[in-house]
Amino acid sequence: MSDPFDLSDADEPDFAIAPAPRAGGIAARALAGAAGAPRYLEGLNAEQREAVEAMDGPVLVLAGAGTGKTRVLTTRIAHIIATGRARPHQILAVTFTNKASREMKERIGALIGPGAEGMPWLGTFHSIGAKILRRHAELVGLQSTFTILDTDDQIRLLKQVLQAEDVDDKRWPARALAHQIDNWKNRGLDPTRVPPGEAGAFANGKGGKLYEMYQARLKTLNAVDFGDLLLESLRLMREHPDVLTQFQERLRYILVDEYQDTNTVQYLWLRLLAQGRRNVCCVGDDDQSIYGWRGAEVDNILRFDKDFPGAKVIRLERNYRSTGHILAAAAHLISHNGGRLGKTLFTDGEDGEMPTVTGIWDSEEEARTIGEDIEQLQRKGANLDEVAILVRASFQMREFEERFITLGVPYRVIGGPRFYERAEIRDALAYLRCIAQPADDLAFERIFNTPKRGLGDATLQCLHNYARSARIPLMQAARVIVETEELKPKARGSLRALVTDFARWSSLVENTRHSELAETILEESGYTDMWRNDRSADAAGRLENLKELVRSMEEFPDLGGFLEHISLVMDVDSREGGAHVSIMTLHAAKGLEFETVYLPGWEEGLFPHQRSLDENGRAGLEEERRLAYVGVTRAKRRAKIYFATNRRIHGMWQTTIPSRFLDELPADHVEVVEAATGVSYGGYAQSRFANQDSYTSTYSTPGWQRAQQRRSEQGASGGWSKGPQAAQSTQAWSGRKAPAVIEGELVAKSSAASAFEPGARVFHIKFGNGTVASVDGNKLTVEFDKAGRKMVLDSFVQAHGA
DNA sequence: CCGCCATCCCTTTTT
DNA sequence: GGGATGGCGG
Repeated sequence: MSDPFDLSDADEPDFAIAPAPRAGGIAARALAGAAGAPRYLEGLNAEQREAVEAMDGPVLVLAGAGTGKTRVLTTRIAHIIATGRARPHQILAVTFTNKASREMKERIGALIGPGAEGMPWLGTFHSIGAKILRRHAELVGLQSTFTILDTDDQIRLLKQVLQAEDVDDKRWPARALAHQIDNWKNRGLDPTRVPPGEAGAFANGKGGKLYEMYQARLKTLNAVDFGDLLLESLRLMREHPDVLTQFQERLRYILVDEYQDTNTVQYLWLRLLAQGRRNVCCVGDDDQSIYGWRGAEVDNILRFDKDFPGAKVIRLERNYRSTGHILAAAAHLISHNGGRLGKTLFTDGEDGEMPTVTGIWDSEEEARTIGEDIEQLQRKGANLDEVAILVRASFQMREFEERFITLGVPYRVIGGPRFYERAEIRDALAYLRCIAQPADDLAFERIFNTPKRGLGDATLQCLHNYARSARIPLMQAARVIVETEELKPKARGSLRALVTDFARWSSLVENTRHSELAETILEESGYTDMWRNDRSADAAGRLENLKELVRSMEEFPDLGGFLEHISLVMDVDSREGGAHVSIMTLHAAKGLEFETVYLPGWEEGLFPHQRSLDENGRAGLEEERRLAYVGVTRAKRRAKIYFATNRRIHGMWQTTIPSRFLDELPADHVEVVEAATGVSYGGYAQSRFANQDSYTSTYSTPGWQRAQQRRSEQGASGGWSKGPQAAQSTQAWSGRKAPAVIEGELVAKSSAASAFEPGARVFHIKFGNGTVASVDGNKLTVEFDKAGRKMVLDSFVQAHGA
């Protein structure tokens, strides 16, 4: 593990790698292949090999799903090292996630031996940004011990800023400002560069000022947020050409994973570094760009050869993951997107099973059907680790979890709450932060009355006032104030105790192992006792987590290294405990693969998600389609798609229509399956794909609306949608905004009171007959004869006998 | 200072 | 429907 506080000059050779020059172990071993071709090149196909061996100048590798992207990246690094073009510490390799960089590190290790340990510049954008920043912190007004704030701290800080500016944080929530600032940072805009129009958009023209104040506060706290790791390191390199040159010279080769996901700062940052030697190799797939909503610019990859003239573009299209039918289905689906760089995956493998599409009655039946299907796989001896359910939105997960619990199918939800986001972990870390970085007011505030020590708002206010006027951190202010008459005796006493505790703990730093110190602090502060005395059910688990935290500290050389790891790298990847079905979002599934993939919820409004369409129109639709593509291409052997006719959304049952993406699948590579569980409801199976070829991919601007309309026209003549009751998903999902689409015609939705009155007899497609109990606008509470009391939208019931 | 109730929102999410 | 949050009352 590299030490973030190691500020030694990196020009010194860093040698985890064997001291014997490269002629030694690595190169010799690597070059030991038969005909002089290094062994690590064996087994690469022609394109992969070209991508590995194209050494000089910019290279763009367009690597489709499952075409060996990581292999190319890692082999390329091995090749650079083996041919002596650069040493491990002269290669910059950036990824987006820790998982990706860990995997890359491991695989390089497997290729070239332990030399990969000596790759200090392999990591996420953020961790490398942090590293650059720590080395030259003073040039941007920080100390090298700066704290990295997470989203939570960021929001608390923004709340203070909003308060200071007297902004109504009801009307202008801190969260929204945090988003806005992130958005600016993603686009490489520091406060001076924000376009005036945008700066004025928040809080009646205060947006820009608030941003500026926030940045100033960060500096006094000696802290940065995630966005700053890139934006500030970019500024650093821009404003200090000597530093930039140093990095450009040192980092001889640059490799970038998932280039389609880079946002503007990342792009600018890379371009700056790459301008030196222009030995930059970006790997990505425009068809898998699914992070537009958090600032990723597909344009970066589409524009690569303009940014780097003379770039070599290599396409990897041979897929090693999926069977023929799956690839054909995915390819046809994605072909409906415009503006692609264009790749068509192929395989020499077998056609395999066709992906299936199954329509079922509602989301409960969806969970039941999939659950049974999995049990059947299990009986046939399938490995549950090779089974995944990929959903569009996390609320879909619950139904599966519940089902799996009753069935006793072991499952794991990927992307749940993280270890370090738990309150007890954050509290413990706050104590440590107070020691490591005395200017960290946010940490101080967090623990100042945790556990309860009778210090309230009044005391904090007083501390703040003093700290602000004296321009000192809260901790220091506290030290001064306890010597005065400012506070009531009781508060003064508690605060004094806290201050002296901290003084004692700080004096221990030098001579105590940091894990031991942490234990002492948690004990002596009363923090662990607080949980011991807690009667609630999860208290024991929290104590367990604290122990785990202390244990994990032992892996780090010092407190600083540990805190860096926690804020940038730490995730809980508990793989133990036998085989599990994975449940995760489509986003989380990128980069993974499974034998069998279940894709539930392919309905208009959910997938493609209405909000995506509303907010980003055609671009939004295309990103959704890429998400569908990512989903299908996760499957090695079996892809099973489902759509439900009814789904509960915000607690109310809504009728939905099948996703347009279903119509975009190729009829001769997809099998339509009738749901096992009875309920016959219409002839979609026979008329399916009837309109397959009537699809034209030319949407005019409010594209999705037109498409929506066309869909309903299609519906009338077959296609996926069925009876007239099926058409209201647009309304269901977008709430008030969009007009309701009723089979073939647009009907203005009246927000006026419902036509129904209490006591009226009504019929609902899912619940049957019932009596209206009460009316609230267009929401009805109905006492159904069979199904009991439910809340439904009035447009989903018919007057009885009508 | 704590705990209860009204209110609001509800896609995706890494670092 | 449900969870998070914030205000208010004890």
